[in-house]
Order: sequence, then C-alpha cells, then structure tokens
Amino acid sequence: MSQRKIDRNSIVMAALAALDEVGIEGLSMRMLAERLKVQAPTLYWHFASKDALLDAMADAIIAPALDARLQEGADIFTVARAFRAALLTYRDGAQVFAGRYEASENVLVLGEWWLDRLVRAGLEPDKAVHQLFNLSAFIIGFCIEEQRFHEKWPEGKPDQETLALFRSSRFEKFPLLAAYAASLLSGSFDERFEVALQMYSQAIGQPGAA
Amino acid sequence: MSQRKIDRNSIVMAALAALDEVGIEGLSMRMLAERLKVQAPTLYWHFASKDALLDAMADAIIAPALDARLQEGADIFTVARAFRAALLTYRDGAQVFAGRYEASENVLVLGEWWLDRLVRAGLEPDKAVHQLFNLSAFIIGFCIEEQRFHEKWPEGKPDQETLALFRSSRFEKFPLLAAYAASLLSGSFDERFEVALQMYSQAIGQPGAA
DNA sequence: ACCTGAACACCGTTCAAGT
DNA sequence: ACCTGAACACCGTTCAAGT
Repeated sequence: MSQRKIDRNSIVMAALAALDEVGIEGLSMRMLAERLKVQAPTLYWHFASKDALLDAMADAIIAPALDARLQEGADIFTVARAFRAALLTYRDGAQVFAGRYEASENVLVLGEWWLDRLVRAGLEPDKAVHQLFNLSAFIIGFCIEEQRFHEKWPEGKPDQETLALFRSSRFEKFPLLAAYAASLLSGSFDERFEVALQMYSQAIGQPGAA
Repeated sequence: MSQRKIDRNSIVMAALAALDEVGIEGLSMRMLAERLKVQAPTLYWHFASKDALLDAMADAIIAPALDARLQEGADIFTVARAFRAALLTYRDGAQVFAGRYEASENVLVLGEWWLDRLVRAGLEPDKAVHQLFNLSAFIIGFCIEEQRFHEKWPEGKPDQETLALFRSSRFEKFPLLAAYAASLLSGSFDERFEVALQMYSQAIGQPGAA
C-alpha cells in the first residue's frame, strides 16, 4: 500500500510512451509527471536532469537490437538492421539516440560485439573503429531523415501540394529533381538502407581495397 | 534615419552568430531579439515561427558549399567535403540542418548538381536517388556525432576521467572497446570521413557491383 | 527514502495597439 | 509596413518542507 509510486524503469517506460505520442519537441518533464500521477520535482529524485532521462531512454530504445546478435548466422548487417528497427520503434527515436556519448550498458554490448565482428573480418584496429563509427553514424543519420520524412508526409505518399511544387516553374532550373520527384518522394527506405549495407559489406569484405 | 531596424537576412546572420555561441539548446527567440535590440514579437513579423527561422538558418549554413561545385575538377566528393565543412562551421550546425525537408534554394541547387553527377557516373535513376539520400544522410549523421563529440570533449583529447573509465573493471566485459579506447577517443574525424568517401567512390564507380 | 508546494528564471507565440 | 506591451500557456530545475 505504502509502496513507491514510481522508479527509474517505470519513468523510462512512460517517457517512451509519451515520446511516441507527442514527439521529442512535445516531451516535457511536467507532462510526464502528470502521466505518472506525480509532481514534476519528483522526477528529479530519480533522474538528475531531463538529459539524464534521455540517456536512459536512448539505452532502452536500442535494447531490442541486442537480441539480433544471438540469431544463428548473425553478422554485422543483421545487427545493423536490428539497430535501425530499434531506432524506428518510437517517434523521433533516432533523434533521442543521436549524439549521446553515454557509456550505457546496451551501447557497450552492441559496440563490443560489432567491433569483434569487424576485427574478425580482418580489419586493422584503426580501420575497424572508423567503420564502427561510420556505420553507426550512417544508421543514425538515415533514421533521423527517415523519421522526419514520415512526420512531414505521414501518408507515406507525397501530398498533392508537394507533387505540384515539383511540377511548378520553379523547378525548370532543376530538371533532374523534377524528373526524379516520384523516386525521391516514394522511394523505399528499406531498399535505400540495403543499398548502403551492400556498400559496407563490400568495403569490409575487401579491407585491402580501401 | 527612420529605416527598418532588421530584415530577414540580418535576423538569420544574428541567429547563426548566437547559435555558434550558445548552441541549439540555448538559442531562443527572446535572446535573439535582445541581441538585435528589438522586442521578441518583432521577429514574428519577419518569420512565421522559430522553425521557419531554423529553415532559413539551415539554408544559409550550406550556402558556402555551393562554391565547391565551381572548382576545377570538382566531383561528388569535393562537394561532400564542402558540405561537411559547411555543417561544421557553426556549433550544432548539423543538428540545425538535419531533418528539414525544406525545398530551399541552396538545397535544391546542391541536390540537382549532386544528382547530375550520379547520373553521369552511370547510375540508374532510382539508384542515383538512393545514393543521394544515403550520402547526405551519412554526412549529416557523421557531423552530428562529430560535433557532439567535440562538445563533450572540447579539448579534442579525451579527459582523464573517460580514459580511466575504459581501464575500469567494468570494461573487463568489453576487452576490444578497452583495447581500442585510444583509437575510439582520439581518432581523426577527417580520416574517418575519407574512409567513407572511399566506399562511396567504389560503389558509385562500379554501379553494376551493387 | 521518496514525494510535494512554491517559487525562480525562463520559453514560443498571439494580438491589440502604436507609428 | 514594421514594431511594441502585455499577456497566455507553457518550460527545466531548485529547495525547503513534508511523510
């Protein structure tokens, strides 16, 4: 009866649910407190700051990706796909994750495993670190753009206004963009991602070539 | 004497200067108004919203990259380097640019030129669009991580606390991360970026292979 | 150990009113 | 056409006080 109302885990879970509903711009400590039926300052007993809470959210977001390591025949790209899927789980998930150099458990586990695979593939230490950084930076950038794209055009399909823009006189100066408008606006993100993974697989498979 | 105090351009310039000083978190319409010796609501006569101002800032940030097209022998990667340099010019520049699907003049000029080069290199339309998206997503993700890294470790070198962390017992579970700590924390971002460009140049140079 | 009430120092934005 | 004053509805965070 007189048990705690909330703990760190329940705050993180509620924060992720709230994130998914209102996005990173709409997420506030006050509304989060209200959802948890608690006063805002209470959250500061459990987390030092909103930023610290975002660190914990980032760690929780990628947790599901860790399972991909355990699949039979899992390689760097299996986990890359799982990492992308994890970032896409919650609205603005990639933006929450981006730029947090927090040595959180899940980040370390994923990083260690990824690095191990790159080294086993025959990359020298420095090269392996570069590829690790570049691949994760790419996935994060890719997912930020992908999520923002879907926020701008929720249908998945471009709206009439945008299509009209590409056909307007302004685009006489940009014939290729105009010609490829359909491809630009309704291209498959899955396909794009695979194109990139193909590149990485070539680069990592032939480390001597780069 | 009775001339306008400010216009769109002077607001954007002041906003970029402010961004560079206080970062994206610290940038507010009120402090920007104060710098311009104007009341905050005045800004809303020139821009519909803070987001609209950020759109204009994003466009201004990449303006210098357009010059790279005109260099003799400029290729996709010349402009990729210039694009990165432009994003790095102002603090949090990459974060300001990320995710804005605004058809602003500089974005269109850069996109058209980039697309033209990819098509000339022999890529089919869909593939060219994928590569354009992937390359720009990579550069944006790379620069976000690069800038956040330098905000966290301003010296360019890891601090003692971070180095100690990598040597702590917690990292017994992560032997590769521990072993490559120096490479992770003081690796060259220029070098990393070139590693990635090499990959793209192979993929674009041999379109049939992907 | 965990939570609240009240407060501080801010935000973005609107809108009637001024010139 | 351009700018201000006043206000609305918020923020993150601190801190003394409660249980």
